[in-house]
Amino acid sequence: MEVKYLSIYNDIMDSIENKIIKPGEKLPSENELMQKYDVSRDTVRKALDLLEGNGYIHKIKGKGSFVLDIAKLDFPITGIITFKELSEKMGVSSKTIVHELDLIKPDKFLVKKLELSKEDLIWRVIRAREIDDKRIILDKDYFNNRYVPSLTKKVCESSIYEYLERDLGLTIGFAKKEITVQQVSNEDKEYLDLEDYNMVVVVKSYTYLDDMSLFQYTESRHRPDKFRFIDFARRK
Amino acid sequence: MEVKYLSIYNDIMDSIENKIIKPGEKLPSENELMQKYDVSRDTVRKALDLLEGNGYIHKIKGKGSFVLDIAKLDFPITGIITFKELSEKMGVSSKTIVHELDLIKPDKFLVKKLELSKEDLIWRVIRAREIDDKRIILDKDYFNNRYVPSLTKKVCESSIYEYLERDLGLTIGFAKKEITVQQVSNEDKEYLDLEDYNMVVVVKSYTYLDDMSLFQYTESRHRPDKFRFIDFARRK
DNA sequence: CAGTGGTCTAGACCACAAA
DNA sequence: TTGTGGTCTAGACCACTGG
Repeated sequence: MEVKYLSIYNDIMDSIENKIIKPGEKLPSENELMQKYDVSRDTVRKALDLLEGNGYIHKIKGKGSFVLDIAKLDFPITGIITFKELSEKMGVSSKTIVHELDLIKPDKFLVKKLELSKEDLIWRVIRAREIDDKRIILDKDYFNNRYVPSLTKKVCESSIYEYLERDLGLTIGFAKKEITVQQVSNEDKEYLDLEDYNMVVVVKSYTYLDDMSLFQYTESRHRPDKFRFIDFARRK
Repeated sequence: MEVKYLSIYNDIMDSIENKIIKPGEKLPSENELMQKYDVSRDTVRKALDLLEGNGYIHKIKGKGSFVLDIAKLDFPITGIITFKELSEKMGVSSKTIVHELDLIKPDKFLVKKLELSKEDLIWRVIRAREIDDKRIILDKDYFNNRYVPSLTKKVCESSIYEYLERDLGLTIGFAKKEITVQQVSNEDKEYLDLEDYNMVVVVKSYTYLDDMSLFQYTESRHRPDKFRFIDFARRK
């Protein structure tokens, strides 16, 4: 809370999520917000720009800033969010089953994906995600050993990202994700409750640290009926 | 180019896309850019923030701004982009076949989707999109008649958005999109070259004008092997 | 230490919307 | 005409990086 515009952002975001300001209603003007928070207009505007970028409000010149109702009510893969954060947010029972956890010599495929040099080793983690007693998601994670020296079954069962950020002090910078649909593999059949589905939704992620080093490649394979992706877009 | 930070944004973006500044290289510092463009630091920063948000660069405190190579090289559905813009950008031969174009009284489903009142009529447009001689995408568009008074087959065959923005003077504000996977419908079978695929990727879009009025609902149904979605995300 | 990006301020002028 | 958000300026102090 030391950064002013972030605390203003959070304050207004809470008001919106708790329906203190309702969808369609107008926020106080930038002038009024300056007085309310006792900051300069630029600081208010930074907070409002963040809210607008994340789909909470829409600003109209000459009119004001208005609350939208199409924000974070849905399944969010937009942004970088972990399975644990997600299941907690959605409030559903969930379980993680670790099938593989080992430090391996990468094959050509991984050398290319993770831009590795010859000496690098990588952690391979294969986990099935269970929601409402159905195995719905198969996560195949690959971490560069250079940035992740050790990894335990316990960590993999809760949240790897929490471990990386809190214990290892790594800072995630950005990620590129790609969504496609593929035929099911034998691995999918073995680890997932696929019923009669013969295709899976595959989300490939390349995750970079704050210093721009690529440290993770992930393939997240979803049963198609349980996959949903929400995007909020603005016209450039 | 009347807005300074936008022209700086475009100038640097061009340098990146034309590889005048290569991936991994450092941009001039904000101080140097101030001098180069003869603007204040805040104006430089606005341009750089835009570049960062769109995945062109990454800024590191104390170090500088660095060019990424993971930007707009791929199939972009992120952002609001039309089929025409897309096929032109990808440089592939494409064709649009208009199957239906009529002004109808909405059913309950549409009344709800488009938040209509009793008197509203809507334009229904059903189009198949052909890429490399295969009918790959089925677009079902619904426009509120209040904002789109007339619509012709000719317009539907080229670009509806171009018509809306240039001829009708409408300004698109933002859109919410949802991606799911569904079983194929009879309509899909009739209008698409599905081969043996029994599922389609469905992209539902709700598009709003700049004054926040909802004017369009679209279902875009894609053959799964031809669907690809790229997302660039930053850790909040 | 000097250079970098991150935050914040106070003030200015503009374009747009509503009364 | 008044109030709104959009752009731009000039200056300040901070935290972080690297030599």
